[in-house]
Amino acid sequence: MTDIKNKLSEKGLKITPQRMSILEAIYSINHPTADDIINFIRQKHSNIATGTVYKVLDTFVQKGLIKKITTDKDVIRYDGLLIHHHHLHNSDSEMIKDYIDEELDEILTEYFKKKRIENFKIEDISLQIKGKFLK
Amino acid sequence: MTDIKNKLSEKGLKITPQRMSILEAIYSINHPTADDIINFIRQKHSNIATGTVYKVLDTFVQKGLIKKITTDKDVIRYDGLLIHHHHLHNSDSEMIKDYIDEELDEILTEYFKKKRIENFKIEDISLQIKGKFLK
DNA sequence: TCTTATTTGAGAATAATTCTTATTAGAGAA
DNA sequence: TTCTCTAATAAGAATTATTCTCAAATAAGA
Repeated sequence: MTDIKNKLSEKGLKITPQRMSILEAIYSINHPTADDIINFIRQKHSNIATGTVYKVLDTFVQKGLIKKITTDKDVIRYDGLLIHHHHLHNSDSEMIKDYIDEELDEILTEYFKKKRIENFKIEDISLQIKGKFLK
Repeated sequence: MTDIKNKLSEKGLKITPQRMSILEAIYSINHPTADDIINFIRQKHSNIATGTVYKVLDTFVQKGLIKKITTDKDVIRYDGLLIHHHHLHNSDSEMIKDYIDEELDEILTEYFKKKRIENFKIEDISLQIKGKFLK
């Protein structure tokens, strides 16, 4: 809780109950959509206006507190994991999992240090790895 | 033109004026949205119903004639380039460019041949390379 | 506590996409 | 070529996701 407050104030954002619930929801749900977040909050306690959720999410993205993820299957999802990572996309469901692989990041960095893309300055590389989860 | 007809019949799709215009539009416009396609077609000659465009695009994706691309900035775009490739996303505009790099694909394939991701069977890897186009 | 700029709520507005149903038109069969 | 049947399209209503507007509420520093 204090942790969440800290994250907000670190970014110079006013601490409000709405912002706290939204950030809490993002940390509790795996790659939620805006709608997932709204439901999560309404289930627990308070009501919240949809407009507020979208607005707050935008603010968070702007401030770098969270990231947007897009998939082939529409709807924007949000991700609170801040360290550099990639995503595993299930090819036949909406499921997404984070994939952290520093060795791979290293290889990519090396590769693009040697091989430049002409007229393009790379800022960030993220992999969408499509496949199937086995159980 | 015959080329377009061939692509359709190869996939077992009936040849209709609407399907031909839509496929032509995809080949003519760089990563168009559904709306781009509608405007392109309406500018030239015929009218077309929006529902038809969405339906035909779905069919094409299903048959593997085109692919969907998603970006942080909403709206689904379509891509008629069929060989394996990645995308360069301009970090401050909607611009997307295809990026073909077989050497890179090779490296990734090798890497994931050695290092398996547990409980996951990879089907396809695509990179979203975010950055800035220099001129 | 007071003040002020920011944030939020409520719901209307917009945009993108999907759905429904009647009509039309490919494409193979005759 | 003409016929037949199934698949495709048009038109616009419906749905869904997201944004906008503006008045009211509230966080946070003075």
